[in-house]
Amino acid sequence: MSTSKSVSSSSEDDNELRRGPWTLEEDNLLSQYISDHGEGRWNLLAKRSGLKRTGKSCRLRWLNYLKPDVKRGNLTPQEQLLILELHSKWGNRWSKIAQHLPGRTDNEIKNYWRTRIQKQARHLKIETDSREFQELVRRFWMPRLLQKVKESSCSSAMSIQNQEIPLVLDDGVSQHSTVGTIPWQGPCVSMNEGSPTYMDQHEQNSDSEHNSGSCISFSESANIPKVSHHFAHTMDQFHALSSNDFGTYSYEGYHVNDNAYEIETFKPASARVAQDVQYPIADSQTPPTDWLSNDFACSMWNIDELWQFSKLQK
DNA sequence: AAATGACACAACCGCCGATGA
DNA sequence: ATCATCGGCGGTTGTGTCATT
Repeated sequence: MSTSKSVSSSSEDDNELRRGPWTLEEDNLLSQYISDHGEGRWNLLAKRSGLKRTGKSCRLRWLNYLKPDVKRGNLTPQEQLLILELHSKWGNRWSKIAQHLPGRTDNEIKNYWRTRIQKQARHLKIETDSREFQELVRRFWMPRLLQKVKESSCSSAMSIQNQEIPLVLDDGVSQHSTVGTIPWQGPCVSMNEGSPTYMDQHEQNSDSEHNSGSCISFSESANIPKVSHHFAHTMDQFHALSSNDFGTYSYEGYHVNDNAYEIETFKPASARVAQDVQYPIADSQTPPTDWLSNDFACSMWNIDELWQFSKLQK
């Protein structure tokens, strides 16, 4: 990005297109033009608005930043969960995934995936499209996000743990899960902005045709989460993990700031938990005993824990 | 306090499909 | 049928910020 040149305001550059970061004046100009003339016809907009930008650049700036319904700030656990779930289903179809996260742009989701998720894969030296990684996401990350969801739910409402909720599997089979309330909506969680996206009937049909993986969607009539078998299994597994019968899980803080919903470093409270939930750690590969009590240094996952797991998957 | 590195994110690039002349 | 233009998408890069040494 040749910003030094692009930001030049010398007269000889007046006819050149600007590049690089947008200024407040440019933002105002673009916003004003769109409020007067509407979106679209970006090249025409670029010419008539007085902006020395390409139509593409104007479009991108508007859609990713200036548009009023663009949501700023950290992704909520619900949104992260949805991204993981939808990415496992659609891959790098960022715009399609973004359609299911109101206010989030494809660019933002793409950045999230690359900076947060691919980073973990790199540390583990596995590919994000590999089966091992899918398993890691399913068995480690998603349950933890569910825990975060539950925590945020329970902090905003009185404890409603272990409430039985109806689920509809994606093949139409009903099932009850006691994973605790999944606060996709309702008074438990203020999810006006992070609410799940309802799929229209056509899309649900389309999904069912192509969906070999999993999906979280919602029955419009009953407001019941519709999940895949594997996602239901994840939640059941999570319930097993969090059940008092097996002890509790503690979370060692990983705080960026109050609004950050980073996945916290995860630590089972007792070794028995790990056995009971059948963590895939064979005797010969049992990690050091302090793996349960260590202050894990990694940010999102306990890399050692995941590394063990990924080795077993290979 | 300065240098360095890592990180997050905004912005750009190239490609492709749709559309209209 | 062909070509030009446009919009959209996914991949990549540049830059500012923050943390660490």
